[in-house]
Amino acid sequence: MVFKRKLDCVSVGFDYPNIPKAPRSCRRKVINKRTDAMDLLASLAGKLLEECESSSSASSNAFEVNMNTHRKEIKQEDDDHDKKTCVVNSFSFPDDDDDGVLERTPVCETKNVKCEEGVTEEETGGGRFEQVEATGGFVTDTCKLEEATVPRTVCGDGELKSPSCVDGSLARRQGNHTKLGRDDDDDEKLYSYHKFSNKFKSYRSPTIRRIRKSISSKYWKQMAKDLGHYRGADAGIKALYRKRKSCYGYNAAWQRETIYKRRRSSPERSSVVTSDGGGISSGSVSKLPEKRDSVKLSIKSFRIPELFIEVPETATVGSLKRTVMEAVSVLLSGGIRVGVVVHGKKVRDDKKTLSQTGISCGENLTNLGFTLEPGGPSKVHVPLCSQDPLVPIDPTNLSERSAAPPTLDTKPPQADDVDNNNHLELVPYQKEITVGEEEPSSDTRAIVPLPALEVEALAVVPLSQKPKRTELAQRRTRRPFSVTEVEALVQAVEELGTGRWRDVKLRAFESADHRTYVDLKDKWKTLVHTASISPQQRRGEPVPQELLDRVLRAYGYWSQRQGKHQGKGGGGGGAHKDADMNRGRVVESGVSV
DNA sequence: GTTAGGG
DNA sequence: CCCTAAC
Repeated sequence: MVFKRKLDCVSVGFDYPNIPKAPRSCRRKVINKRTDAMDLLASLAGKLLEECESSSSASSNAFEVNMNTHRKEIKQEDDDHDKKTCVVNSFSFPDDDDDGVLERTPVCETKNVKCEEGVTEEETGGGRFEQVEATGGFVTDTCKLEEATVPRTVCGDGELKSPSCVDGSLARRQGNHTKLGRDDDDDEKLYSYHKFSNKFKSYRSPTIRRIRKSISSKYWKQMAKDLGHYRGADAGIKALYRKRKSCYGYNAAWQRETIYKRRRSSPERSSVVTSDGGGISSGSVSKLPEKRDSVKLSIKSFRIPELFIEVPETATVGSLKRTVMEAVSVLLSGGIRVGVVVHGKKVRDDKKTLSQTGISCGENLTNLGFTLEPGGPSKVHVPLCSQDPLVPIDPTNLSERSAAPPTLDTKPPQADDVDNNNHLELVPYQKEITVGEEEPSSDTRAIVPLPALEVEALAVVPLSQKPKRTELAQRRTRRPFSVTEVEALVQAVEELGTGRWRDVKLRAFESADHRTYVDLKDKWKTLVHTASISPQQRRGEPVPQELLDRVLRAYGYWSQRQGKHQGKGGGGGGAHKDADMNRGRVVESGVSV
């Protein structure tokens, strides 16, 4: 009886009592925290999926890129033709803004100070996937630093914190495409960097923004907290994604479609592979001319550590993507940490200065890398943030809806990662993530030294026995009711009432097998709502007012009847007594239309 | 399996 | 449209 009040203001020609719907309205509203967390993960997955699909629409999706371009970042088990087991050694967050729908960022190639003004990311392709850094086989998941494609935020050096950069303003970046490096005016320069440890001032850097867009803001907050640098929420992002519920929601689907269409219309789409540009040695990290011994870096993109994917060969590409997305989301959900790699070696001592470590303005920063690693302090904050529904408290439950939680691959790092079959058996499913347990989360330790154990990154094992969420439970495609259908529905409800949806279905939608009686009930619900709001607030294909009037009339009529008889359908043929719907309709229609 | 309602 | 409690 949601509309009762509203309907009071509408003359429907009938008096109807207020009939409280007792039992079912008393349902408890328990907020299932776990569900919330799942939703957020799903949201993340949905967003990431978007990006993934965007890339794929550019004819070279992330997978292909990784598969073909990089040193077997995805290896597949040859013998088993039933399943393809892939190892995703790394997975880059595409650096170019990929989601044109949300944000149209002009692509700026700072590498050559070439800024393609007005060129959208669609035209230049989405993700950029740089080559994997050969770091002696020790760190396989190195996050490459590259010349800044996205030099958005300057950290560390106050001098470069020009507002136009820090605030990430799109307009400003367009107008001043050399951005941060403006004062240096040298194409080989690297303009900025951001890193997680920078107190999240880089919250506003598009790179971060993109990630944040991928992650529900609440979750992001949590992750930021985990990293010890959370400093308040970004209400805007929050508002944006608060409602994103399911990665398979039709809204998401719609967006993906939109993106796809837009991309298809792009006249030319160059490959997203930019592995050459980043060259292994040519400087994934560059530096600006020294300014007071400061070091300026740009992290082009972060790689997600190795993931294990296993899907049936019969699975669709879409489901494969979703699986990857889920794996990624699960990975992120566990918290991540940043590692620093210099010359292929992890720097574990956080207290060392950069210059002591070899990260100095005089050094070639090509040898500097970052890693994203699993097992952030998530375990630590569980007791602290037990109120937060977003914390995946029990990884086991996580797997119900998503992929398995990150687990550690205890296999020692090998330079030869082609031989990956070992991995297949090697990934123990660990219920608990033990890494980081003894690493207390503290604000001063965003970058924590990693135990040797986790150097080889993690493996995620999507539970192949539970693909239901991805493959089977696809949401039905939305099929808006036509006016004709509405007409038929209204007609049927007028005759049968609002409590006999099965009969309505049988009578008016017998052959329309895509319309279930639940659909009809739902449609009626929305019709009543539509009829009770102002025409300006209505959306979709407009329903003739005449029909809406009939809706209200029938609604009022049947509400009244239900009230009188305290039960639906009471007294056969009751519909045609003193308050005959059809008679009433005829009379009213003459008046109202 | 249906119905009713919240999401 | 989905999900699910309550018939």
